[in-house]
Amino acid sequence: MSTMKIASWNVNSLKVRLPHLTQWLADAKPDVVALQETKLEDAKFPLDELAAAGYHAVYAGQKTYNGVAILARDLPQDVVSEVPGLDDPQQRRILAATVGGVRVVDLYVVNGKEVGDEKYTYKLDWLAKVRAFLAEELRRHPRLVVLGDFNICPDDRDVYDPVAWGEAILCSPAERAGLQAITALGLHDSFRLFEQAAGHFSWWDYRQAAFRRNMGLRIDLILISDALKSQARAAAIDRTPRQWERPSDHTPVTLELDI
DNA sequence: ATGGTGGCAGAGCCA
Repeated sequence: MSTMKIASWNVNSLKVRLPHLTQWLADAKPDVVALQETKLEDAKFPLDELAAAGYHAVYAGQKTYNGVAILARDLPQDVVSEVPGLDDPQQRRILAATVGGVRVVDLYVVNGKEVGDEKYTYKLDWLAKVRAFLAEELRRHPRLVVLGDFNICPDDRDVYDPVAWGEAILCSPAERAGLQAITALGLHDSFRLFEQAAGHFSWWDYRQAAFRRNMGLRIDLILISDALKSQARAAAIDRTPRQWERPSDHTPVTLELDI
């Protein structure tokens, strides 16, 4: 038996964060990494640097905004970045691939700006359409991992000050219902299989020294299907890269699976 | 209620 270490990281510009990424790959040695907010056109993807680090890569990027990628020791197969019904090719937010017998779906969920904004309505609609896509992925690939920047706090334990935050964006009941409709397909928040306490976050605002004060949110998730649940061995949030100079506002989250 | 910080791109948008 061997272990597959799977990670998700919103890097907030792969161009700027490439040194952090390669350092973290060398330190953490993940087998699969899902990236979000690469903010790179595909022609500018740093394939050579990542190959030198020992990783294959598939990606769906665009200039300035969004962009997702999957890095893997093994060759990713059956790559999908166009989702039926999600007719918005301008926003590169989804990438699916099969790695080592596990189906991996990388999501960069719409932020939504604020409750009631047209971007918020778009977010809820996007979540419903992604749910339909995931239902089909799960039917075809029972060994499924859905991970990424969900831009939703699953519950109040995932918010540094749930009273102050209230039902604002990332915590509104409709967003949480959208996430629950996805997990109700038979997907489990792997972090909560191992840790029940509040105060474990994956994102901290750049402003107001939020990281130093641990004023964060847990919005980066690794969901696993029923078929993989018994193989989960550990889940963690690696705060180390958030402490480096000129960091992403997100830090990597990880899951170890017995394979 | 606003603005604070960062990335991209070169002013304002997005987060």
